[in-house]
Amino acid sequence: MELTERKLRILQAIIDDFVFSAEPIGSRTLSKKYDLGISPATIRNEMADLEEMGYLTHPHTSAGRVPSDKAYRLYVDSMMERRPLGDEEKEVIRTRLEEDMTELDKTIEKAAALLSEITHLTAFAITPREETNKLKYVNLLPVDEGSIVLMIVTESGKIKNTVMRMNCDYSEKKLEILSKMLTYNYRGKEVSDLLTVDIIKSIEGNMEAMSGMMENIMPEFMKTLEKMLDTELYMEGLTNIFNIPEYNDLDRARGFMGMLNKKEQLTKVINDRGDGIMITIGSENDDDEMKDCSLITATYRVNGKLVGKIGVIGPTRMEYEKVTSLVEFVTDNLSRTFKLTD
Amino acid sequence: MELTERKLRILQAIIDDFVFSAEPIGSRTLSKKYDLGISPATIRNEMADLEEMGYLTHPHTSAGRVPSDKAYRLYVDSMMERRPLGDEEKEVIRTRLEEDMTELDKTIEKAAALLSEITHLTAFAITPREETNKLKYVNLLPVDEGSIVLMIVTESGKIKNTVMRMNCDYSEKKLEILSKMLTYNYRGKEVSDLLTVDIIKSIEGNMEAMSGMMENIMPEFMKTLEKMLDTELYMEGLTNIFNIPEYNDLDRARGFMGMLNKKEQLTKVINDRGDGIMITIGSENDDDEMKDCSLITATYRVNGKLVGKIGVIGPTRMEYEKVTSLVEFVTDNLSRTFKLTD
DNA sequence: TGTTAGCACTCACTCAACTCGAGTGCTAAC
DNA sequence: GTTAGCACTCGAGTTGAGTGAGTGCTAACA
Repeated sequence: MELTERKLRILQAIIDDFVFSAEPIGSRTLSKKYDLGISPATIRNEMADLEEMGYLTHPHTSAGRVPSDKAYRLYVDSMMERRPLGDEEKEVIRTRLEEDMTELDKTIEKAAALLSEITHLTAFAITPREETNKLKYVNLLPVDEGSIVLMIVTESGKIKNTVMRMNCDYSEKKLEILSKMLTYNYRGKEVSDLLTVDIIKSIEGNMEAMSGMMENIMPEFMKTLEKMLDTELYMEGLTNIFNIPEYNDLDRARGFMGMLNKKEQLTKVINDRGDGIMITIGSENDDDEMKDCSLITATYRVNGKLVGKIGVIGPTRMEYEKVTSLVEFVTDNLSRTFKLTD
Repeated sequence: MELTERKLRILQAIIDDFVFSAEPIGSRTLSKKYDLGISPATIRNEMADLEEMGYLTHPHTSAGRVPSDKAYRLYVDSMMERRPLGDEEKEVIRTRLEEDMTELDKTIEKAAALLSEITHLTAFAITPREETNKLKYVNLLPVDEGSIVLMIVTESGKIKNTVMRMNCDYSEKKLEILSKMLTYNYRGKEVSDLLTVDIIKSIEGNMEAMSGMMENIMPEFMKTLEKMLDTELYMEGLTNIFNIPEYNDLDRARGFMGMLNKKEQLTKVINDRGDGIMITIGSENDDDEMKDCSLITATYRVNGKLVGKIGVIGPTRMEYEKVTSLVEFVTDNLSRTFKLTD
């Protein structure tokens, strides 16, 4: 059977209506509400065809029709047009994002908050894993008798630090020398490379005098390097689901929350997604718990290379057009912002 | 009317039962389940008295009785005994808390997670506001042309930093000198004091040569000092409420989540509470949205002086005895942990 | 005088029967 | 090919009887 122009018009009307109302819609109501120029009976015939083709389903015999995941996929792929956002909306987003951009993480968190606020869905963002970040400084500072601060700074300006205990002798001067030596040795090396090198060996030669301290410091140094690669998952608007009819059922709400609470798992799912705007609809998701959700993600860039993800999760019944445009706009803005500042 | 020994026994039985089952209990069931040695009729009379005295309420005429907030208050104040935790439970808590205590914040977050896990309620923790923290280092490091890192370290080893843009001339050497000067000037001063001083004035005299840079740096310096006083609110086990019969109603669940989502407000409520173990029951809470919750908080110490809060929030029907002992034990452990390491 | 048995009464809950209405599919006429 | 008509379906909402766990009151008992 072929998807005629008329079938498409009907399908579009059903999707529009369902996205708005969350209620199955019947032929009569459809013909009254939308100016399709054909009678309910004809619509019924077409609906039956569309159902046969897999674009519609039926919760039960005497209920109206509901678009299937396949229908949404068709809609997303070939029916919707990426309408640009309104100027006002754009302006709001731009100003909100640029309010205070000193901290990368905070800006990303804010972007997620913004997404959830505008879409009334749940939004998330993952900070980039800065694999190719190059080390710039290693700094050791005494705090009190018994503990010192170890700090690592990368070329991109990211900083990680730990307070660590020292059970050997040290002085501010010694620590300063050691800092300089470590910095001299590792500056310009990529963090992820450093993690694979037998670092103690590689350095032992030129600093035998310090080797007692080194043994103390190196484990923490490695740990801190690892932290450098940590990503952060921000999640905003979790409680929005209470306002979505799909989750008016406690069990489903619980399920949704439960899924989003498994942070590691979720991070993996999101990170495994392709670059650019990615839309997965309901059953297209690998994860069983997401089979009735849709996920829209996009990739933002920092300095044109490091990548993080940001996106939105909600019921399959979602304003794909609006949400997609929005996610895209926010991502572009983020990428632009991070190009200028870092 | 007087609270006789028998009335107390009956009240205790009602509380025990209700805490366990969340269902109102009637005289007959009570006499069958608990060995009180009196008939349902007598219990009924006593219940009527207890209700008159305000310790019990009635959801409707033909339902059983339910303890009132006043009853819980009585129970907490004079009926419950602080039973120490089991050795095994203690052991679990100790090991879990001591697993990795390099970072104060992480340990505190873990403590909250532990509380929520054991109580099956929602737990939270606030990191201490380190008012009297004394500044130890100011450090300025160049990152690339156009931006530098500003870092402040306190005596307690806490570190805050920002990447900032510099639109004036600078070199690594100059920054090093400036760092040393700032450190020399402010070392040992309390962070909160520094925030009130007109810092630019106070320093201008001795570093006129650097004044161009200073103007650039000072606003960020102040901002970073302020960040030093930020506290963090951790919240764990939010989804536990789905398993509590009291919140089997979507509206109430939404209300609960909504309340806990207002982080600033919640932080204030918690911080305003007294020191030591504090229990507020239902209507005793000032906040309207908490009128049907109970809150148990305790204060932990870092180095014996800085204070943070940790606690649990749940329905008024709560195992006060168990939860209180637990919160107390966890707090004591935290305080002990932080005394040794920092 | 405190305790208990008995009894009438209350009221949320459950469940089946019923109605209502928005929907369908099919058929026959246009 | 389109439409009107009609019988049919089925979930949602309503009603009403029955059930049972509860109450308060009264009168008898130890």
